[in-house]
Amino acid sequence: MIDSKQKVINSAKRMFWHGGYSTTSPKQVMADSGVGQGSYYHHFPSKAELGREVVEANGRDLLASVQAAMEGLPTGRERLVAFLGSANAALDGCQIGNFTYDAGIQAEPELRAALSSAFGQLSSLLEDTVREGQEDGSLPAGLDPQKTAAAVLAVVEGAFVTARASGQQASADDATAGFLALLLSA
Amino acid sequence: MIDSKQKVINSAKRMFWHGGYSTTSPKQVMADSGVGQGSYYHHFPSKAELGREVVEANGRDLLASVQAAMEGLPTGRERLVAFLGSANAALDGCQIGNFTYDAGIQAEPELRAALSSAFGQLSSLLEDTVREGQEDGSLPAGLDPQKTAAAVLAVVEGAFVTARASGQQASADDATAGFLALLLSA
DNA sequence: GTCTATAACTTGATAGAC
DNA sequence: GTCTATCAAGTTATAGAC
Repeated sequence: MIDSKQKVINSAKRMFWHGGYSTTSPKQVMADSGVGQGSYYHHFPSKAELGREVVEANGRDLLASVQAAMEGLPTGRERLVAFLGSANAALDGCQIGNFTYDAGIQAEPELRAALSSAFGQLSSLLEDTVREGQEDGSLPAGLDPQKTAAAVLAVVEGAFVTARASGQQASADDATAGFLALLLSA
Repeated sequence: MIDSKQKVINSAKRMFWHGGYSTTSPKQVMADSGVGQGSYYHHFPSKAELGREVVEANGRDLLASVQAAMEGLPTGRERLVAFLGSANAALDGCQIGNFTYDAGIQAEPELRAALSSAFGQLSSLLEDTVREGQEDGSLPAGLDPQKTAAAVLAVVEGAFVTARASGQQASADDATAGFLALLLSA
């Protein structure tokens, strides 16, 4: 039996991801999770506390799934290509990128910090991967690792944005394919 | 004397941009614009109607400022580089990209359509610009115009996202610089 | 830890007079 | 076109019993 606190977090992770933090109410989370009001407020006296746990958990989940997608691939370049595949279900939105335009997240310093931390970890992983690619000879030595990693992350985040704007997954696929062509020709 | 309707739209354009559509109330728009409640509801019986006008207006504004930034530049490549500079004040968020993760926008078909249209026009402009660059010899003929344009748009939208996530304009600058290095070496 | 009741406030409007 | 009054529903909790 999963405890109530975890039930709430599990529901909120999904609901804040797809419905937004500000636009999803505690009541909706209670209904989805099947947890009663008394129980909910016992574990999460404020919405921001639940928000923080969700941002952190979604950040961990995303980092783990990126690492899993990269796992076993022999070159840095192949691992970057695998990361570019992260926008393959872009209409759902990015698990953490979706929070960047949420006024309720930006208004709370603790939530901003959790979001910043999640992006920082992803950036570090990508920068390391670029360096590894340069060491194993799969990526040009002339690239600036930090800037190249930032571009890779941005194109994926932007792919989510354009796909949601157009309602077309193909927008995301075009973006990552266009970027990949430039990266591989570099 | 500007009329009330225009005052409301002017306020809402700024407020929905920086504060989000769902998270900005009609009452806040009235207060900012100095327009009274009766007057407000006379012009905008529903919030979605105001939202649609704002998404359309912000889309037009953005397209116009991109065209202005490109104006007079002799090659397609230079015009693309100018577009990459669009994320030079990324902490404010993208004037239209900010709507893509707003649940209230996504819930209304008319607002989704307006958003999609704005992105479509920007995409077309960029795709034309890539083709022009190929014709004037400033961009490699081997690039797929549609995919390359999609990548350019995505990296800029993603630059806004990562800058807002980290709270650092430098995140956006790194992303566009990293992309530019790949584009120019292609 | 969980329940039900309640509360103070905000949201997105509507009603009817001027 | 603009004003003030009002409203039903929803939001984010708090209170006190079990």
